[in-house]
Order: sequence, then structure tokens, then C-alpha cells
Amino acid sequence: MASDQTRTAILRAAERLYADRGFADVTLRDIVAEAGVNLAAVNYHFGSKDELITELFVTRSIATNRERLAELKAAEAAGGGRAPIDAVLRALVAPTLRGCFGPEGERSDAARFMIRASVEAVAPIRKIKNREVDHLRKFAAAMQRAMPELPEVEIYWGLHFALAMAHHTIRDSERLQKLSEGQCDLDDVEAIVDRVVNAAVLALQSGTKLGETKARSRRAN
Amino acid sequence: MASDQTRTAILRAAERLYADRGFADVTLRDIVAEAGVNLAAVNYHFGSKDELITELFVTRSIATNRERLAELKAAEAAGGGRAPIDAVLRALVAPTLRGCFGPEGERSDAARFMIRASVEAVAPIRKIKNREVDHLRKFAAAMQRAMPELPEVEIYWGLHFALAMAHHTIRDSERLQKLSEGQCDLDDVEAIVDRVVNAAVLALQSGTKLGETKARSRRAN
DNA sequence: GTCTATACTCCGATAGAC
DNA sequence: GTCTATCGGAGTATAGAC
Repeated sequence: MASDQTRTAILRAAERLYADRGFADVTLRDIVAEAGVNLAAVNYHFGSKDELITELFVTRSIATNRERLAELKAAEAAGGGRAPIDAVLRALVAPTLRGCFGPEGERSDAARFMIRASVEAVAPIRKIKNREVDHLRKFAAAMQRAMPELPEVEIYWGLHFALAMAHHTIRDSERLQKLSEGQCDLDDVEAIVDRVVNAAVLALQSGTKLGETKARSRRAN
Repeated sequence: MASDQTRTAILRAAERLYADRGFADVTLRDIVAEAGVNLAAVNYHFGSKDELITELFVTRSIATNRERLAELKAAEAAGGGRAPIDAVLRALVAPTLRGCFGPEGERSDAARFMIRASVEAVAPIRKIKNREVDHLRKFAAAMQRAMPELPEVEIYWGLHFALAMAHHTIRDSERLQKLSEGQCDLDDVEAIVDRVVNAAVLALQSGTKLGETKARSRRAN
């Protein structure tokens, strides 16, 4: 059981240091010093630095995905197997956003770690995100139930754009703050969620009107 | 003038190798071998690996920003100092998207390098992107001229979401392909541009209707 | 001014003793 | 399971040749 203590100590120290200083600035030697364990223990317990990062990210990712699905199930149950489109999109983006935003001082190591994971996009984390497709398919299906008349391809674009706005808000919140000179309030998580959901719902319906805008744009040139 | 040859050889080799294999897998020793120059030449001409990457990215970035501004000026000139909102947003996202997409086989080293820069988000490139605020402010101003009745804060959110959709489409095109099983066509650049612009225009107007959607969502829960 | 050879520091990984 | 010692390879710094 001393094994588990060492393992856990490494995980906690790594999460905190990565959250504080980012992936690029933290070495395994920093982590083991913080955890009070030996350097070789990392490779013994995790195999490699990348696999340590993978385990940290997967753990948090699974928790977020669980929340997402729970919200989706609840919304669909309330609607008798079919949730309105904004509720589906809310279930998709809200858990991620809630996990990252909120009053800056109160952010947990886990929250700040996930922000770093979005911003720095290190190799092991990119690999995992590319395997998220199966999970996303469940939301695509729910979106189709919500809008059965919409062409399937529009569903995928809409889902894609919804994630785009959510993740980009996490990743580039600093630039948005600077650009707006503080006018965009990033401390009110629920307001951000409303904003993203709202924009995503409209974006979802925009694909079917592509001909009109194209014509208007061409006329302007 | 031998100086310029060495410098240029390093830049070309670096851009090509980074485009082919990504930042994480390419070392300075790979680059100097490809360029046929000595290892120390990199530090002599650029100072550090990060500054080499910075120079590559800044060069391409300036070119893209020039295209963006040219399109914006043209659109505003055609409208007598005021362009329609979709033309402004098109000027913002089209040059970036055109530079990255198109038939996969025909992509230049520069295009593939910029895709890598978006996907891997390495430190020196993140720093530059955070300094792009001044450039974006010109588009915020043009957006305000196009929609003078819209609250300023909505302009910033709209600009933010437009960039979100454009960049996320570049960054996660692979996942979108997999999710849609090839239904989302990423070879037709202009269609992607139309789609992003269209969604961004609608997203821009969504912020003012926040109260309504919130009420609808709450009712659904 | 340019370029080269070489050495230095630090990283992640591993073999083997305990 | 844990630790020591060490490895190859990374980016960097510098002395000196041209």
C-alpha cells in the first residue's frame, strides 16, 4: 500500500505544479521533489512522463463526460426522451465551462490543470481528445432527436461550432479580456454558458441558409 | 551574402520539417542536417530555437494580417466607408482559412506549418497570438461601424466567437471528419468560409436575446 | 562577420543493487 | 517497490578558424 501513497503523491504534485506553471516549465525532477519521492518512481508507476499526463487528463475528462451525459439524460427524461436543442447543447458545454471558470481565486488544481491542458495542447492530451468521438456521437444523436428535420451534416457542423466557442473561450479568455478591456465578464460562468449555448443554437440553423449569405457577400464585393 | 544563404536555408528547412512532422518531433539537429549547415548557426542567426519558430510564424502571420486588412479596406471602400457585417467577418476569417485548407495534396509548407502552429500551440507562438490584440481592434471598429446599434460588448463576443469557429475548424478538422464520417466537406475552402461567416453573423446577434433563451432553458430543467 | 568544433547543462529513461 | 547511478539526446554557450 506504500505503492498507492507514492502513486497518489506523484499525481497530486504533478497536477498542482502543471496547474501553477504549465507543462513546459515543469520537469519530472520538479514533480518528484514536490512529492517527496524518487525520480525513478515516476517511470515505475506510470511508464513515462506522457503517460502520467495522460492519466491526469483522463481522470478529469471522465468526470466531465459523466456530468455531460447526466445532464443530457436528465434533460431528455424531462422531455419524454427528447430534449430541446438548447438543453442538449447546454449539457455538452456547461460541465466543461463550469469546470474551468468561476472566481479566479477559487479555482481548484484540477480546474487550472484542465485550462492548461486546453491552452498548451501537449501531445498526450491531443491524442486523447481525438478519441472522444464516440462520446460526442451521443450528443449528435440527441441533437438529431431535437431537430429531426435538420440535415445530418448540419448537426455535425453545429456540434463542432458549439465546442469551438466553448473551448476557445477557455483557451483565449486572456485575449478576450484584453481586447474588450474587461467589458466581457468571465467571472459569471452561467452567463458564459448561456452565451455559448445561445450562439451555438443560432449557428446550428445557419448552415441551411448558406445560399442567401453567399449571394449577399458577393454583391458587397 | 553567404549569411543570407545560411539563414534562408535554416528557415526553409525548419518550415518544411515542422510542417511535415510537427514541432515536438523535430530537433535543431534535424533542421541543420536538412539545411546542410552547422548546429551553432541557428543560435548565431536566431538566438534560440524559440526565436527561430517565432520568426517563421511572424512572417506568415504578417502576410495573413495584410490580406485581412486589404479585404476589409476593399469591402469598406465599396460601401462608402462602411461594409456589411458579413463582409467584415469574412475579411477576418477568410485569409486564415484559405491559407490552411484546400486540396490536401497541394498545401504548401507554409500552409501546413500554420496548421501545426494552430494544433500544437507551442510557447513562442502563443506569445505572439496574445499580442495580436491591436490588429483585432481594427476589426472590432469595423464591426461597430457595420452595426452601430449593437452594444460594444456584443461586438467583442462576436469577434471572439468568429475566431473560435475559424481556428477550431483548422485545429480539429480531423475530429470533425471522423465524427461526421466524411460528410463535412473540408476540401471546399469557400464553403467553409461561408459557413463560418454565416454562423458568426448569427452568433453576433445572439447576445442581445440572452434573457429569452435562459428562460426557455430553465423551464426545460 | 560567418561559421565550425566542441563542451556544457539539463531532461526523460533505464539497468541493476537493495 | 524503491533508490542510485548512468545513459543518450536535447538546447545552448563559447573559443577560435576563416
